[in-house]
Amino acid sequence: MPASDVAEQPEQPWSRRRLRSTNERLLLDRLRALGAASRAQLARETGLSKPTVSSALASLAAAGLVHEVGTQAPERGRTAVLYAPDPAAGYALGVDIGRGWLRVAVVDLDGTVVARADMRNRARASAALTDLVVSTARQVIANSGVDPAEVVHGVVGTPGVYDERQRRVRYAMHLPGWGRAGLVDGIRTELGVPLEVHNDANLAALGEYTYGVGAGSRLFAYILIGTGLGMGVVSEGRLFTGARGLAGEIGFLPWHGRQKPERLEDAVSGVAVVESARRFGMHGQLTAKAVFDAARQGHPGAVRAVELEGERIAHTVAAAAAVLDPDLVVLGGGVGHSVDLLLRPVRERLRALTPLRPRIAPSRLGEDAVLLGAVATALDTARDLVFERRTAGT
Amino acid sequence: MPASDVAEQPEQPWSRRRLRSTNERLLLDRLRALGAASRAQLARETGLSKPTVSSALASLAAAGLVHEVGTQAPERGRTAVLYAPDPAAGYALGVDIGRGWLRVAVVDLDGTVVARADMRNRARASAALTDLVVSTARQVIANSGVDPAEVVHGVVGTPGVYDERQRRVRYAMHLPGWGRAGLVDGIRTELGVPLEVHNDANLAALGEYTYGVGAGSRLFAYILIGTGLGMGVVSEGRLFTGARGLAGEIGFLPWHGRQKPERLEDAVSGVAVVESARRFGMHGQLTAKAVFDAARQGHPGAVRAVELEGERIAHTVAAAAAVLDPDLVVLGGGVGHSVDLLLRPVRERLRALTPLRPRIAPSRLGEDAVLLGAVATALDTARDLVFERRTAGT
DNA sequence: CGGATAAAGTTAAGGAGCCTTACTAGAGGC
DNA sequence: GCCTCTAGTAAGGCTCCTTAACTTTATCCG
Repeated sequence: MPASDVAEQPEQPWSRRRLRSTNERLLLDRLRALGAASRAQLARETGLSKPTVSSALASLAAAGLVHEVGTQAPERGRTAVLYAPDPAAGYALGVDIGRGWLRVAVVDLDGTVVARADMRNRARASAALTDLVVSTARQVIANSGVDPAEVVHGVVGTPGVYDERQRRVRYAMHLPGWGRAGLVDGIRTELGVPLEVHNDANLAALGEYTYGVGAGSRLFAYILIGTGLGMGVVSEGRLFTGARGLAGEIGFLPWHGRQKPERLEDAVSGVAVVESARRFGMHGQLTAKAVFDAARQGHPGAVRAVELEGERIAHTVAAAAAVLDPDLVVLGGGVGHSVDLLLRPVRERLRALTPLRPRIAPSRLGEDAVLLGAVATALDTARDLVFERRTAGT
Repeated sequence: MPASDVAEQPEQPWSRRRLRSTNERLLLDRLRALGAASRAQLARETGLSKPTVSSALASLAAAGLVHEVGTQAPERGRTAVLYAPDPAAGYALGVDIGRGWLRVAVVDLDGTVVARADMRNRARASAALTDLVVSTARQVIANSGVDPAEVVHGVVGTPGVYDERQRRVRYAMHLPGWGRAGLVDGIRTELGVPLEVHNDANLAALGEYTYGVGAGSRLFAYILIGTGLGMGVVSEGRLFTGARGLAGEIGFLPWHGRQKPERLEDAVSGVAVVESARRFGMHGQLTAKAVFDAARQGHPGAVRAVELEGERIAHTVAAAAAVLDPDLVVLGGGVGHSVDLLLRPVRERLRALTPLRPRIAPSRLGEDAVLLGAVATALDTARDLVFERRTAGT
């Protein structure tokens, strides 16, 4: 649910101005994909003529979006002048508001992190949380040395779903006070940066798709298992959000517990691991991590608890597989650290449950998935914005 | 899985020729949406100038894609000449291969059915089935009075999934012999019409989206319950197929039956209704329809069987809702006739299962959903093809 | 070392397609 | 009959792309 929705206008007339703009965009995208290229090379790759490439590139350079970055001698012939996108033409902000940690990063248009901070989130009220977010973000921007006005877009990841009309985050059970209306608007005005808010699992999926193990997947599901249970789906490179942004809320999948129907979230999340470990005879102050560690040592109760967790995850994967047909399912979140233990039971159980067995892999980005997803999303919009203002600015 | 995949080339240079083509396309699409319009009106709506509209429309008319259809006098001022797309510029073929029925229709570019046939499918072998399809399709084309060469595209709906590489339909358990390789190729060459093959539930979803109750939905799921169990998903107007075309194969959803884990398909489809009716005390030669009829008469065993079926459908809907977040779920297929009985138990059960409760509605198209979906899909491609060959033809 | 070759990039000419402006055509109101 | 208003056409100009020829600069090779 983007807070600043870019209205899609699918049917616009193609006047000459639009044509030029489209070709400049084509060249810029190509340059980003290649890193750096000469004008002759761009002409070959895009199918545009050499004069057109020269002139379009000149106007991109005048707008500050590209610049010369050196030369390259071909096998023989005149040395080529290489052009590359200017990473400093704009910056993007990524924020991950998690239950335990707040993470903020500023990236340039190349996607390179120029500043970052990870803070413990001890806020127990909405005011404290927004203050923490605003001050941390300001700090990070200051540390980056970037003019705040050059931070053209930001994306915030959080549990729950941002409701555009009510201007508040819904279903964010694990963040006290975070459901109040107007909080995001407050942060936005305090920072002076356009902000979107997205679900954390969705962003983690995008992060893992862009920078991690999901690259190139046609349909990719990221299952986030931690304090809660969520799933993000990336279809053909784009986030799949459903009708109201609630797609992937697999915590609500039907699940028949021991006594009564309950929510799958309560059966799969970290607490459930601890609970079943207790049931299998473990004692003391337990955390999910402790149970997994004990299982690694061979503690029989812990091993059984992990086994059970694996079966339940398999159930989750099977449901997602039957509905979505992903070619890759990535397990991340708190259990991400323990995927080595879970992979075998998950796969075994899956074999019994369904003939649809997508590839299953552990997260590569771990704790950074949400932040990197936020950054990737913000970057996308930031690139658009910087390109759009190109004409206005000159 | 389209058999003739239109390769997407997202990054093409926008030369002037492409620009003209895009504007002609824009005008044609607008005309289809409006039905008929004058050049001045088109200029106002598209933002193109009047001379441009005149010239583009003239070249569309020369290609036979549009023609004058009359005049309309405005409040005051000169009478306007109205243009409209020529429906006879091409035709599309839709085929629904079902277990009990084979349905074939030919439509013009307006989407009007110009000929149709519904035949009992008694084929028990692949040769008989392909023969039936080919002869029926030929017959329908002949009846339509259309030159077979003008049937530019066709879409076939069938249970299962067409595997492009193996050139055969997979997972089509209920059609004997239909899984053999090369059958579709045979039909294609016999008919001389380019054919795509799609899953029947997917097409039914598209049909219901295009002509039925799903119109305008952002994310729409069609659940087909009959001999088998399937689901089609339409997201933002486009079919959601998953990585390998298996999205919506909810027959494979995990389900814990009375003794052992089984496939949800066996618990929800028509046979399951009969089976539970038997368990609740009904006797004799039963069909799903008979059970529903008995329930309408108040037969207690039948009522309980229907109740149970409703609960299982609710389970299915809940799973789809948690993963996809649809704003509308349509129930169709064999049980479509009996949705009146099922809607209440489904909704009640759903309330207990999950807070995500999409709107649930019965199919409006009934038995025609698959055929109309095939027709709609074929029409889409046919319009593209006719537009593309516009230049080549002249 | 000088010419052949090859690639990068520029210049010049030409053309396609759109827009603006100015016009004609036709229909009603006063 | 004249004014006004809308539909549509004609002419000219502008933008931007392409082709083709040319310049520049590098390597290769005798």
